[in-house]
Amino acid sequence: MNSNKKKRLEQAGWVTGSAADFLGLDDEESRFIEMKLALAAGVRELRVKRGLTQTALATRLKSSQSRVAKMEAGDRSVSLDLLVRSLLSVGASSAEIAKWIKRADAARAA
Amino acid sequence: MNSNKKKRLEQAGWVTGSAADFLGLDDEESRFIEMKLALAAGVRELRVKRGLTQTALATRLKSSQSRVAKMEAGDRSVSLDLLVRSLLSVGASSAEIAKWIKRADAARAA
DNA sequence: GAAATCTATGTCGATTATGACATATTCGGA
DNA sequence: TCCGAATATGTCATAATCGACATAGATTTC
Repeated sequence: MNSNKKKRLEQAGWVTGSAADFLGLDDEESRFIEMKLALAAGVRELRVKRGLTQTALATRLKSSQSRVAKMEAGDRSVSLDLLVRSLLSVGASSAEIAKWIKRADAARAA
Repeated sequence: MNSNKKKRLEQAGWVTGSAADFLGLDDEESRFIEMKLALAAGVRELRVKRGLTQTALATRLKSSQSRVAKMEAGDRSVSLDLLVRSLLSVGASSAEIAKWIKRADAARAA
């Protein structure tokens, strides 16, 4: 396939590469999940470090203890939004959040 | 207020500090929003760099052009989840995502 | 080892984000 | 300027996530 055609197809939204590109979708999904798990671990780590219970954090977030528990457990039903809000709520800096995100890749390499 | 009582109240979820602590919620919200805007800018930057149209990216995401447009416009209705999935989809590394998140703080400082 | 506190898990109605679609607007090349 | 492609904006039904609640299990404290 020539480069122009490839580019045109890609602009139309088609994946034109190898099987690895198809698997790429799964790979992206897996990276996304690892990222969420890393942030979930971060929430627990910082919450405990701050001496807060799940209930206390939940109140700060105007959420509930069960949601915090699910969050820390990496439950599928928990959004990235809530994870990041939680990290900000327990005092994480952007740099710390960034660090956990990078850590997600390390987990994948293992 | 003595330290023990303060700690007990905090574990129950009460904010015991100054007005700044109350404002802290707004501050966290503002940091969160800045973060989303920074990632939105990242999506556009990488998408254009890859020579993809909004429609092409939408197809990769199994989403729609209008949602990509809203995403890049920083629309309130767009989740962090979709932003991050988009960044992964246009080939952003975790390190790059982390960089944009840190950049959000710089925007706030300005 | 009982009581009290904390955490995990399941469920549910309400809320919010979603893709899809229609359509308006902007932009770039002939 | 005109035309087609790209992008922006509004709406909607559906799907995903939400807080709340009940309750089980784990952990700590006395």
